[in-house]
Amino acid sequence: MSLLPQDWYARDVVQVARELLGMRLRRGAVTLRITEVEAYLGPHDSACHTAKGRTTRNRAMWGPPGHAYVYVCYGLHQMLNVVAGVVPGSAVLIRACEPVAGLGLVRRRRGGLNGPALLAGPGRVGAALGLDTGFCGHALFMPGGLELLEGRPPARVAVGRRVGIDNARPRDVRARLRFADADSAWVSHRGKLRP
DNA sequence: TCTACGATCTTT
DNA sequence: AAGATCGTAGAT
Repeated sequence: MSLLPQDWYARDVVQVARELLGMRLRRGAVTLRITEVEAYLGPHDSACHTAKGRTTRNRAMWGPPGHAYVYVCYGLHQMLNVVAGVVPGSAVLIRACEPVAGLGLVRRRRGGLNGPALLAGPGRVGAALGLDTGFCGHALFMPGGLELLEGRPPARVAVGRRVGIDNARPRDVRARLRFADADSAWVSHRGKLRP
């Protein structure tokens, strides 16, 4: 119910990133509310995977908006991005969520842990949803599989630099392109965020 | 083939 | 502060 339509994603990627806060991700019994995101602006953004051109890995990122881009980081973490924006090759990284439904299954996937350690951090989001690169190119606006649904936006949004991109150009490192629900505990690196 | 590295997480 | 852990990408 209340799937976001594909054209919702085909707007300024920073705007889409901010509005993804509060929206819901559902796969099977697990539903999560998005609490933290980062915008990646496309080929001109040196922190963005498409800055180095087209590769087999980033193929989905060049495709139409509203699809998932999933890649493996450090050999083990499945990172979920939402392809979005008007510039080809831009996307939004989902960095953290809070649980809405299926918390028991998420805890089982994560070895019985509890609290923000379950869902604060992009690798943890991928693990909670049981994602892998097979979801690359998956349509998030269609029923079935992984779905992106409407939700309640946060009352206050905190802003900061993107995490883990220190080898990008200084101006891209400094850009304030990380957004989070300022009132949620389910957020990574909270200390580096400002209202 | 071979090598180096990575939008991270866990443990020390 | 450092180790885990392996798919990708670029070089050969």
